[in-house]
Amino acid sequence: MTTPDLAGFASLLADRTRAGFCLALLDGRAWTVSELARQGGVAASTATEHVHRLVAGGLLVEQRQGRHRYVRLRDTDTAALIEAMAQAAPKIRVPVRGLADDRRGQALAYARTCYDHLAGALGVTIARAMTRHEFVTWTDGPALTDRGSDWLAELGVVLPAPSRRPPLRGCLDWTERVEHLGGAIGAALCAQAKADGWVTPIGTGRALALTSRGRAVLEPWDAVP
Amino acid sequence: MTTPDLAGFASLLADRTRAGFCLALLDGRAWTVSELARQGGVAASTATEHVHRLVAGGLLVEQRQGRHRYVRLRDTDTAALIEAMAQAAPKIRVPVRGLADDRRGQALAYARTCYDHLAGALGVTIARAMTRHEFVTWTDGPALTDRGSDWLAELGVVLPAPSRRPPLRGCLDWTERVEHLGGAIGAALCAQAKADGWVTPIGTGRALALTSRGRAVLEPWDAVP
DNA sequence: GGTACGCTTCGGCGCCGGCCGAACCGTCGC
DNA sequence: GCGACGGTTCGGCCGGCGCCGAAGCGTACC
Repeated sequence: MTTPDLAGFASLLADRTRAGFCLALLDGRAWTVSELARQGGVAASTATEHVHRLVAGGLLVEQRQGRHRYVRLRDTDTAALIEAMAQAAPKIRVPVRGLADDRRGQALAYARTCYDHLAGALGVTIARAMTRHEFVTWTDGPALTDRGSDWLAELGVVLPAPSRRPPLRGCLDWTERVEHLGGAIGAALCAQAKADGWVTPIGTGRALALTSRGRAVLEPWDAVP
Repeated sequence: MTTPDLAGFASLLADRTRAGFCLALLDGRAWTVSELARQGGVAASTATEHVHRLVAGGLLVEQRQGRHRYVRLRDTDTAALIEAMAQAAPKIRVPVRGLADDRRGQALAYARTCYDHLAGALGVTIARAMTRHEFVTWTDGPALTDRGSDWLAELGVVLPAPSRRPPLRGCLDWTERVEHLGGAIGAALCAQAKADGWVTPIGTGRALALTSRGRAVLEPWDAVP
């Protein structure tokens, strides 16, 4: 009889350190082994072993470059699955090991990315503003209205071509506990936010700070936290 | 800093036996501890401990009835998450421990349920037939056509009232490796299949056998395997 | 009441896996 | 060539956890 190796798959994420790696990698960037080691507060040798297991398990893909080895999440489906699991998991307080600086950066950030779209306080506020202005309707999941489409165009967001990926996806935010907007359009909005300097990265994590330019763009729509 | 206890959650499913319990429970039924113990090939005491962990972790809910203790998956969201994880997990062959009878029953079954809708060979064949007859379209996910709605009514399927649950959901079958139909409508179809005697349960698992009545109903639509 | 049975608790065993430091390898820069 | 550094391999330690059987508890049935 054939059965999915659910236990083996779950084992990949059943370790505090490996889970931490995957949550960090939800920012969609490629991290080096030593960055992950520092972030997780473990020795480089330990991080190496964990990364090996995650790659072997198909959760991560690697990309070697000189003496560096970058790893990232396999694809958006993988990221979505990890997010869904993180949502399902109850929240607990964990003692912080490792870099205080990065942590402080994250804690003070106005926003963060969630794989490839905006999340955190900013992501949630934008989602709420778009709902209030009827740029998005929520019958049967989030959908962009014509007014919403115009608004995005006005902001310079390039709408994605139709693809297998759902254009707009509600994504329960595990720090804010409310929904923000993912999907292809969410990613396009985030891309524009970065490209046009509405936000700027803080540290090496997925933390972002809202810039004055971002504030100027979004404030007319009450879309700043 | 607050972080989701992803590792703790994943640990629940990171054990072969517990994962097996959850996959068995995907049939949506409530199982007793001893049924699960037999299914998983472990002692009752071991099964008790596993069930405790799964209940404490919020994956299962229990329902005591006399000297029996029934457990079932918490809700459809939980079931969907487990299914998604099972899809993501690579398939492997596992040696069979435990009851040969149940296994044989499952192996020969024409169909099985997948949480609360039809899956296996029958589920897949019905989904294909509905597609062929244009009862379902697949642009941007599965959607019921007017003709599909008429067809279901003709079969006596009571369409569900709109709810938070998506009416129709494509669900990749982990034994057949193709899609079958879940969601509220998929569940309604399955309910009618059971109520009207198209299928009959085999053993204590989620295995089903197609009845002659079921064959008579579905054959005109080429919807039998 | 007595017996059967489903379930639970407990003690003990064995193994798996996460951790580290030390040594080593390959790349980069001087 | 040589040192610095990112990454890897290896051996060893230790704790956690999954397993069992035995004993105990409560319900159901006669």
